[in-house]
Amino acid sequence: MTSEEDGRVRRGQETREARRAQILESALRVFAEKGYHSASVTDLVDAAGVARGTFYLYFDSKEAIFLELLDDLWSHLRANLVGVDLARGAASMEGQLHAIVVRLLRTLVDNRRLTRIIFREAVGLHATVDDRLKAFDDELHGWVARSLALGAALGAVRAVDAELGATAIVGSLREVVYRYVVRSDDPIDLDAVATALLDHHLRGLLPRP
Amino acid sequence: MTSEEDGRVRRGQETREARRAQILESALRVFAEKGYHSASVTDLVDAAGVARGTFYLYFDSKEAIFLELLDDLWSHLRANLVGVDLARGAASMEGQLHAIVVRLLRTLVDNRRLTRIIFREAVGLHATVDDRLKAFDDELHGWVARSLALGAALGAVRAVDAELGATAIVGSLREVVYRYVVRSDDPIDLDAVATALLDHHLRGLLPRP
Amino acid sequence: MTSEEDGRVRRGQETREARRAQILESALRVFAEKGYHSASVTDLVDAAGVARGTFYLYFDSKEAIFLELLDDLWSHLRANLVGVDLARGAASMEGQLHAIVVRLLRTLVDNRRLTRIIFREAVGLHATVDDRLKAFDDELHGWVARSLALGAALGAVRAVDAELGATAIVGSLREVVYRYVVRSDDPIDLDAVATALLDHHLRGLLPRP
Amino acid sequence: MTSEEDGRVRRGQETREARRAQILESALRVFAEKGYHSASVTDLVDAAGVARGTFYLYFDSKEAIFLELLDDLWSHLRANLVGVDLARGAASMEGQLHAIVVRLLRTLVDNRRLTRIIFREAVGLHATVDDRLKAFDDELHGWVARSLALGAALGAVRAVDAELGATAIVGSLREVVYRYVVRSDDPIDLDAVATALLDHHLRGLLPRP
DNA sequence: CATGAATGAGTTTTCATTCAT
DNA sequence: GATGAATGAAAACTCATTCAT
Repeated sequence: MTSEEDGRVRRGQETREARRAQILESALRVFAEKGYHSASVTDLVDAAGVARGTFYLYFDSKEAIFLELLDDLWSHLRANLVGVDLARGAASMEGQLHAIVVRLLRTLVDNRRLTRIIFREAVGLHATVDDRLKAFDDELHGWVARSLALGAALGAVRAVDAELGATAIVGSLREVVYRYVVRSDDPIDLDAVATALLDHHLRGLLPRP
Repeated sequence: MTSEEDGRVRRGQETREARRAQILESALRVFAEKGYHSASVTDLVDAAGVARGTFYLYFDSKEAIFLELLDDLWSHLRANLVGVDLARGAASMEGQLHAIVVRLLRTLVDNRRLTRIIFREAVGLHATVDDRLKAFDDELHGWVARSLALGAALGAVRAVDAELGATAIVGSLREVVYRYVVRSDDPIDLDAVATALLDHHLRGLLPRP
Repeated sequence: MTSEEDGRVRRGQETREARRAQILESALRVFAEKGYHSASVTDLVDAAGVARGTFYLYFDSKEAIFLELLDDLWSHLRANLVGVDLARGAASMEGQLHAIVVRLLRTLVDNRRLTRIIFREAVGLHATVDDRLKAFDDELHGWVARSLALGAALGAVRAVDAELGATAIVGSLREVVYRYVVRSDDPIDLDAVATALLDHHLRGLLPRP
Repeated sequence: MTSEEDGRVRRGQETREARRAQILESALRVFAEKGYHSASVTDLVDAAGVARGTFYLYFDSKEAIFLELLDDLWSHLRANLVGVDLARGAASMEGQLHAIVVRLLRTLVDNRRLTRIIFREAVGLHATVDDRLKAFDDELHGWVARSLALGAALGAVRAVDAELGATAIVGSLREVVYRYVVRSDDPIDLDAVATALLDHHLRGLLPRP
């Protein structure tokens, strides 16, 4: 009887999860097509093929499901912010940075639709959404700034204004994502882009003597 | 009688222009305070001190007045995109770039409220707005890319991927604006920021041999 | 020009008032027929012959218009709670009480539909509504209790428990209203009812020696 | 096998009855706390610890269970409406009435939660509920009126308008319940209240000569 | 030209009830 | 009998836009 109950409960949870996933998946499609504001709950339930009430069985509100989509991408991205080990020397530093940039970009490419939504819709949307975007921006910015400061202390990079350096790097990353992931559908040579980007920031535009 | 009519017409136009300007001005205030979506037409007419109908006498829609505000900033920014004359030598090139960056930033600082609106609200608002933002982005990007290509041809800069270089530069500019103009209220040392930014992009982070 | 403006404003207010009255009037009809909960805003606007938005131009909410109807009856009833002047002697006291009871009942008869709504719907409806009903109940109760205490001090009535006496009197009044005004459509001989009610409370049921 | 079946049936019926009772009991709690309208079926099934569907296995609707709770109080109250035997003399009449009033009040005090629900929520809820309340009101009213008529015929009470007398008495009883049972949580001295109430109705407020 | 009352399609959300498992 | 996920009609309320005055 216990196992029977467990079975029922498990079966229930399985379908529950499936439904959630189904609604999330179709919501991603709807948001990507119409944008957050233009997408109505009616659009969401129509796309998911469920009744209005069912939607609210799984998500508290239109905002809630949007935040959930955001958080999905979030956790993926976060996992890529790992420290660079400078002990192994400058050459390897570039390699490590290269790997990080490639991973960040790949995550965004793999979640192209979501990335697009965020770039196109999530700005100035709602205090909650905005706060999370800012938080991630600050997290990335802070990580870069600390890395620069550390690198400068170790003599690996020039002693520049770490804040402005981080701003420039984060901004160029964002723009790369915007140009190569959000606005374009073309496949992207992540390796080449990361290499060129690092070269740009590390060696600058001026001809080296 | 002809002159009298002219006078009437002129007077009429002056009032019309004044009203337009007044409504635009107060709309800027309202949008800056509440954001595009949260600002209602009621807010706009209340702030302007005109009747609801009057508003529609001067602007086609809430969206239209927003676009007009955008265009204002537009023309200011465009004026700053002038070619760099490399004939005078590389040393002066950095100076010219410095001047351009300072002018761009100053325009945005001088129109801080509008800049904020654009960064916080204008993205993903409407196809028209998006298109204009894209257009400006492309214009700036294209100008930088062409300048890089030209510079490379002249030997002033390294022969890097001009597209990616432009992306990195435009992105860092955008982020500088976001961090120093949009998110912060502090006064900004434009000269120092422009110098550091150019130094970053021209010489890179690695210690020069 | 000033007079012209005044004229416009006055004309506007006149129609505004007329609209308000029209919506209130039809709302009274709807609430009387369907009850507060069963009456939807759709019912209200349909009955008033205005658009949904128009309703909210004049009233904040469905609750608000209901409270306004309540308050209307309120102020009428309140005006009838005047002190009894015992200085003129006991005989006149009964006459004064008689007049008060007749006036209270007449007000309720004159607003039969509203009275019905209150008796049938207003109990346990909403904290705000409930509070007002309680407040009026307490006001009436307090007035009767004070009058009894005063009468006892002057020797005009027996020294009974003023609280319980007031409870009995208010309750019988309420029931009279319920039986003769709310549940019945028959015309009511206010004078006779008031006389009998006072006789009941003043002299009791037991045969007088 | 027959006895086995009987046993199963009996066991089944016992469980059914127990389930019903359990759901009813918890529904009483829920309705008392939240009121009829604010209490959702979700609240009811949560409180009862059964599934939503199970609720509908035992009761047709949210309204049905409410009506059933009402009926419970009903039968209790009805049992207290017994004729007063005037043959034993007027002195004992007051005693009999006293006993009846005390019993009525005690029943309501013992079912305070249900009484509160009825007073606060049941009015104007639904035609069915209204009808039952009216029916009980009429029953009580009729019994009082007949008693008054009988008493008048026997010379035990003055020959007043029996209808109005009954209205006054029922109303004061109702108000006593409202003030001392519904609105207050204080313990109530039933004996004293009944005595004072009877004294009020029997002897009136005027000083006896 | 100016006004502001009126419009009504549109929004998000709730919840009593059903029915496949 | 028991379950609880699914339903969808219905609710209250908003607001950009229009148009008679």
